[in-house]
Order: sequence, then C-alpha cells, then structure tokens
Amino acid sequence: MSQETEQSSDRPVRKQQQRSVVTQQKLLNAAIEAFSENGFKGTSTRDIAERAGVHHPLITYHFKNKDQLWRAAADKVFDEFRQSLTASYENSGEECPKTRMASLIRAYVHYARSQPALHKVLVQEAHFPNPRLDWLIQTHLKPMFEATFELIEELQTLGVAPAGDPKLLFNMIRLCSGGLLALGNELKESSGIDVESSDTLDDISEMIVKIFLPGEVRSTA
Amino acid sequence: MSQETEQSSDRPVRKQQQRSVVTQQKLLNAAIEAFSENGFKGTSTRDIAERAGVHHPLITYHFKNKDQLWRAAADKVFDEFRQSLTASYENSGEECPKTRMASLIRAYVHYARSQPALHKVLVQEAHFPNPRLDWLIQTHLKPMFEATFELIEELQTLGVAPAGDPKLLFNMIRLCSGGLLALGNELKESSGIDVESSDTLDDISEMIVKIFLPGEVRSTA
DNA sequence: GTCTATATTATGATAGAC
DNA sequence: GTCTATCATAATATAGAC
Repeated sequence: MSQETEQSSDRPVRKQQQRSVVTQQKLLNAAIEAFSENGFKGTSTRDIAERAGVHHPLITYHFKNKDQLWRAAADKVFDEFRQSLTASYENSGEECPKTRMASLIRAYVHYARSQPALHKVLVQEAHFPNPRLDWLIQTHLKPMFEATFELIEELQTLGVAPAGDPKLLFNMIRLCSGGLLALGNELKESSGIDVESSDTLDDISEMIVKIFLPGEVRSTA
Repeated sequence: MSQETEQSSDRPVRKQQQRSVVTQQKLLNAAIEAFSENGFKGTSTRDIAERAGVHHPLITYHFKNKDQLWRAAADKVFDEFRQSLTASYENSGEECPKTRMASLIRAYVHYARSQPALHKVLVQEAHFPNPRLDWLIQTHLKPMFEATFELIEELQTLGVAPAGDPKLLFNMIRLCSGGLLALGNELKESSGIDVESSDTLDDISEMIVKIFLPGEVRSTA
C-alpha cells in the first residue's frame, strides 16, 4: 500500500508545491467569479481556465472535475466569510447582544460587497433540491445559522428585536445584507444606489440595525 | 412594401393562430422555468423545447433566437406581476397609504411564490452590466419602482415608515418579499421555513409590515 | 405550421508527449 | 507539473421536406 518514493532533497518539491498552490488559487478565484456570474451549468471549465490564465486540462489535474472545483470554490468563499465574521466578533469583544449583532451585520455587508458570490450562488442553486445545494447547506449554512438563530432569540427576549419567528427574522436580515449586495449593478441602474461606495455600505448597515433591532438594551450593571 | 395576400376565409387562419399562441405560451412557460433554474447561459433552447413538449426548431420560428425568447419570457413574468399588483390595488380601494402598501406587499409575496423567477432572474443578470439587464431595468423595473418610491416617501413623512433613504428602504422590502421567496428550497433545508405554505406567506407579509411600517396612521376625518 | 437533417461551434474529460 | 491533441457529446442555428 505504501509506495512512497523517498526524496533526497525537499527544495524542488517545495517549489513545485508552491507553484501548484498558486495555480489552484488562481483557478479558485476564477471559478468563484465565473460560477457567480453564470451559475454551475452556465459556466464552462474552459472559461474558468481562461480567466485564471491557465490551460484548461489543469482543472482536471487539480480538482478532478467541474463539480469538485465548484465545491472547492464554495469552501473558499465560506471559509473566508467565516474568518471575516470571527474577526469582527473578536473586535467587538464581549459586549451586549445588540452591539454584537450590529457588528455581525456590518461584517456581513462588507464581505458581501467584496464577494457577492456568497449570496448569488445560493439563489442560483436554491430553486430545486440538488446535491450541490444539500452539501452547501449541511457543510456551511446550517452550522453558521444555528449560532445566529440563538443570538436573534436572545435579542427578542431582550425586546430589542421584534417578536415573530426568529428564523424568518434572521433570513430577512440576511436578505437585506447579502441579498441586497448581490443585486449590485441592478441597484445602481434601477435605484441609483451605488453599492461600491463605503458610505452606502454604512447606510445599509445602519438602516438594518434601526429597522430590525429598534429596541434599546438597558445596561445591566 | 405592402405585400399582404388576401384571405378568402379567416376560419382556418384563426385555428392556426390559436395553435400558434398555445405553442408560444408553452414555450414561454418552459423558458421561464428553465431560465430561472439555470440562468441565460446555462439554459439550452433544446431544454426549453423539451420542457414545453415541442420540437426545438420551433423556437427559432416563433421567437427568432434565444435572446428574443428570454425577453419575451421576461415580458410575460412582469406583465402578469403588474396585473396581480393592479388587482390588489383596486381591491384595497382608496384607503390609507399604509393599507395600500401592506396589500402591495401581500400581493408581491404571493406572486413571488408562484413565480420565483421574478427575483431569481434579476440576481442572475445583476452582477455585471449587460444588455439584457439594461433592457429589463428600462422597460420593467424603473416604471414600476418610481411609483413605489413615492408611496414610501409618503409613508415616511406620515411617520409610518422609518427615516432614511427611501430607495434603500424600498429595496429592502423588495428583498424580504421576492428575494426571500426566491431562496425557496434553501430556506426549507437551512431554516425549516416552508415557503409553499400559505400560513408562511401570511407570516412573511405580516412581519414585513410590522418591521418596515411600524408607525400608525392617524385617521384623518 | 411542423418536422427531419445537418452545419458549425463549444463543452467536459482524457491520453500522452515533454 | 505543464502542455498539445483529441474524443464524444451537446449546443445554437438553419435549410429544406412535408
């Protein structure tokens, strides 16, 4: 079973591994862009390879097939998103739930601008049950959502968030953040909203907090 | 220029025209379904023809090409949507702005369930400027939005809707209605929300009104 | 108005030289 | 690890029989 050949020197191997990683990252970035623009079916592996400036058979070499490349691209998006959320969590410290939720929303809005694929891909896959959607929900969405459901419920019992199904409330917040940013160019043309501007992002975050978390937390000493 | 041949009897023509209309409608419905599932690039005209139970060269015959078929499908979706909105407007009569907005939201939510393509197609086309998106915005979105912007502004001056950019507010309401319904299956799996149920639709409409129109209108006698 | 047949191009995946 | 060449399939679109 173990047929590994010994390496007399690891320097050339390291070099090759590094080049391999660079190629993989280029392909992943190109894949995220292409898939979010044209969906899974609408994206050709050739298109991805061209965007990455790489020959298309390399996709097979690095990712086996289109489906595995899609999953790797989704992993990258959600891993980066998780990191960005964790960072904002740690920055906000152990503050009150409203402040924590507000900084979560701000982090979400900002990440969604730099990576609208986060929401677009979901809309594209959401219509009918399909293995990619199931995988995405189980590996990335559910673990992420569970924690936030609890935070919303806490905010509801504190009287900060309005009553009603917390899961519905959470998804509305999600739509107003990521879903809004995913409309990108449409908003500019149809409503004159420039989602590229940082001021707009602040406006969006503030408005979400004002609308979805209208109550105040009484400071418990 | 006028090279029309005279028709001795219009009955056979009528029959053919009717059959033609049926074929066109079948193709349009299939096109809406397919395009909303797989986007423009991801949808093949063969797939559309198969869903419609029609031979694929008929698409060229009736709609010239894939692009024209897409536009015709979008026309159908937005025409039906407009009709459904108009109906709800007339039903709600000349009531107060809040009631009018609430019935608009209810109509939007219900139409979006039966036709999630309404929002999905926009997300799919929205990322980068493209002729289909421009056409959609100019012919359908802008005329529709202008009227609603005014209604929102009226609600803001009445103190019913929260302050802030009315266009941003409008688009958030739009996302919480149509954008939420467009997630369909994802919501069921990730959050246990069944958007097929009429009760859920009522919950959604009510929550949107409660959140986005928290103020009350003082009845002016 | 409907269908078969086909020209042309694009796509996913692989084999094998380097 | 990279590239060229290629296979099998599927795509858009059209020509022309019925």
